[in-house]
Amino acid sequence: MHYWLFKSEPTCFSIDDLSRRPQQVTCWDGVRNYQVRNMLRDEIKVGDWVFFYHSSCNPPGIAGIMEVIKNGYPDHTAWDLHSDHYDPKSTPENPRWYMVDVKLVSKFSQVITLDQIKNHPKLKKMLITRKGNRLSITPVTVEEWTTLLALSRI
DNA sequence: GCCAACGTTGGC
DNA sequence: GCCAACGTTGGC
Repeated sequence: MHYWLFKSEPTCFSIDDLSRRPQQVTCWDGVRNYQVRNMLRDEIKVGDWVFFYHSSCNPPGIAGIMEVIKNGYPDHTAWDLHSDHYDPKSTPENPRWYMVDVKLVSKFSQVITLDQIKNHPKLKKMLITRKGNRLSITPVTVEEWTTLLALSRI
């Protein structure tokens, strides 16, 4: 059992978009970074818990919780010519990119803002607070998870 | 819209 | 395999 944080720009895909999906499920496609690909393929497993983080918006922060419901499998948008994430170097025979499926568990009544996270003694070391951190998926520790859950109920 | 950070690309 | 140039991310 592991904990993660997935970033998404809400103008692209928000937690409300997820809540409107059938079964409130989506495949987390479009990752085109090797470090993150490796996490999706090898480390992120069914039953893991995920924070849904809104980036490049005002305010950036954690909007809710998801659960992983399908282990890593090839990201088929990579071989879709019409996809924004098309990558000719990935093929069905030799897939380069992976994704998992996630399901919405809950949306927080209020976003836990990046500012709150940066100012919280137990959270200020989270990878998300580091300037220049460009990984769209990062691991979260148990302590960070429980601290954030408590904050979400305030 | 600026710009720092950093991953990727490609020439050598 | 080095490293400069380039592109992208994402907070501000």
